[in-house]
Amino acid sequence: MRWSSAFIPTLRDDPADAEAASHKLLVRAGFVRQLMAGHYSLTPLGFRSLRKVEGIIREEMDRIGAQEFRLPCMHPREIWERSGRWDSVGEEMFRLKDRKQADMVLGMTHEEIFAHHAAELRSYKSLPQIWYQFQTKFRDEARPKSGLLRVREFTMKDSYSFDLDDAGLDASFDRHFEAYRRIFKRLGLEAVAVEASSGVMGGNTSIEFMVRSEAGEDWIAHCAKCGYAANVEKAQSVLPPVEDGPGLAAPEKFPTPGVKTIDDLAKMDGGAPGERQIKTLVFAVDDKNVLVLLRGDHKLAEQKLVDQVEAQSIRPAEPGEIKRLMGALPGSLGAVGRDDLFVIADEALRGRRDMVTGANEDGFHLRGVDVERDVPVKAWLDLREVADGEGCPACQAPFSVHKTIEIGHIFKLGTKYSVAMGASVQDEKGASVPIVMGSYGIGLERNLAAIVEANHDANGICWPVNTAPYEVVVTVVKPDDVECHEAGEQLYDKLAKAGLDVILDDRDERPGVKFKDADLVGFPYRVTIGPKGLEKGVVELVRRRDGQKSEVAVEHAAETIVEAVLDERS
RNA sequence: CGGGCCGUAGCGCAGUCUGGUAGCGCGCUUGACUGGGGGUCAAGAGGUCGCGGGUUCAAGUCCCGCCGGCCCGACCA
Repeated sequence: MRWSSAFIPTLRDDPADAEAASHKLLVRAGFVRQLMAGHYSLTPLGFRSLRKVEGIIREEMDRIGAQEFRLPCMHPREIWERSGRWDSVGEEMFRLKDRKQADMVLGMTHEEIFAHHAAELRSYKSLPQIWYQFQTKFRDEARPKSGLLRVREFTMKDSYSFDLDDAGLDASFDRHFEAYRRIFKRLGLEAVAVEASSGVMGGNTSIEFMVRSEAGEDWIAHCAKCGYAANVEKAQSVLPPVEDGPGLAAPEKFPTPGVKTIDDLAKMDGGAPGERQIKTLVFAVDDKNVLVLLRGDHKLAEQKLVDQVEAQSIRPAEPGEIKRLMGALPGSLGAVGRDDLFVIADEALRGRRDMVTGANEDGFHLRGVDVERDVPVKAWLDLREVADGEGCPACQAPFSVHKTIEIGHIFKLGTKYSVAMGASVQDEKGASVPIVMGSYGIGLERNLAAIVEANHDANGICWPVNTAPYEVVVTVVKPDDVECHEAGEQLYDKLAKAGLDVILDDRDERPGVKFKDADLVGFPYRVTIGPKGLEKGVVELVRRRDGQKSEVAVEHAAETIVEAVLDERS
């Protein structure tokens, strides 16, 4: 490709409505354009990179014996009714009617459709099967955001495994796990696998693959030393023990005028630091009031409460309710002596003495509280949200808590969809058994954005060779100089013939413009051909990711570059 | 769905409070000079001021309604 005839709409400024680095850069470097919120067009550059991502995924799926399909993205209502998801999914599914007023949906995933086709499997002898496709998915997200990271229309590689029994599913699941590891490695993403909740997919086990990014939306705790990783909704940690003094014979009330927060009380004369306070939260659990106690400096992981308390609904109580129930407003709440209420306490409070908590009278607190003696705790639970730097529960080393992007998710589904769609086979004894399924997804555009999040600097994108739209740009500094022009053309031909993806920057632009554009778009290698170098018989080779420069003799340039690129392909 | 911000040339923005000829930078076109990190000079092209209605002699600006986009939160297979 010659840049002079390519459509590469680079922009000098960041788009005003972009926040995430990948969003700004993919727009600025001319890879994507927005059509409406949550819907993006890929330009030729963007599509080239996406196809490379797709190619890597396809190779790895084929490697585990998966077979590629292509299914419709528009489905009849009936098939979604059979699985129960016509009703259970709700507003996230796009629905429409055809001219006969028949209900249809735009597929957000394809369990139903693949299971429908799997109904043609008849014998255990044809199992296992792994089927997959690349297909557009539609999800009516409440809030599309961050460019390609959260959209309403995107390409997904979704695969489905079909096995005779749970042991077979485990094997198919493990093969996917390994395939995903290889895929993310080849994409240049440092993926961390964490156990996740399965949400509306159903099934029991699911693992999310997460990659660290400031633009992410999910928080995970990750131990670099031993590899422990967990969503903060589940993560645990070890804390240094706190030494308590003997305390008082009984709690003692003292005035705390104006104290509304843990922090206020910590700063007050005669107050107490956060780790010596008891934080008291009031929740309405199925319209019964429950007190939730944590150490003052700890944060509640609300999902942990939801997971451990059996209830239809859980919500924080309103200030009015709290005042009526407790006699005080948040800031002066406490559980001492409240035998009338269901009190849940976090494990970190167990055995603590000489604590400070609210007196249920605005402007007063109690000191000398012994949790086990004075507080009627009905249940001890792990409710604390872990924080950065706390001890890994597996190896005690400090772990980090950071934001991540979910780049892949694998599920053990069981027989929910096969039963609904009538997908069963006869086993060795001739008995009909439902096929055991798994489902496995990777969002391609999100992965593309994740690669940019992980590979950029102040000047632009730094594509790894595997996913770069072109692996090399040949920058001709002075295209109307005959010698430069010819040297450029010749090198370009040689590189193309050697099978590299190469673009020739033959535009009549100033060198600075070309260098800036090359950096912005992020080609892994740039070869600069100019009169200065040619005088000495050399061209300059620059590696984008670290700026490493070298001069190469013109006659050896092609082989040097080919070697460098092939070396980095994987 | 709740809260906030925004919509003016391809991109980034000023002008709106206080109504009176629609502007700036970049980009684009033509020419000249220039030529190794977004160059200089000159001449140009480019606008239903998001849409609809209203007030007014006059609306980008004031009023009403709608549409669209971004951010925070809720939600998220």
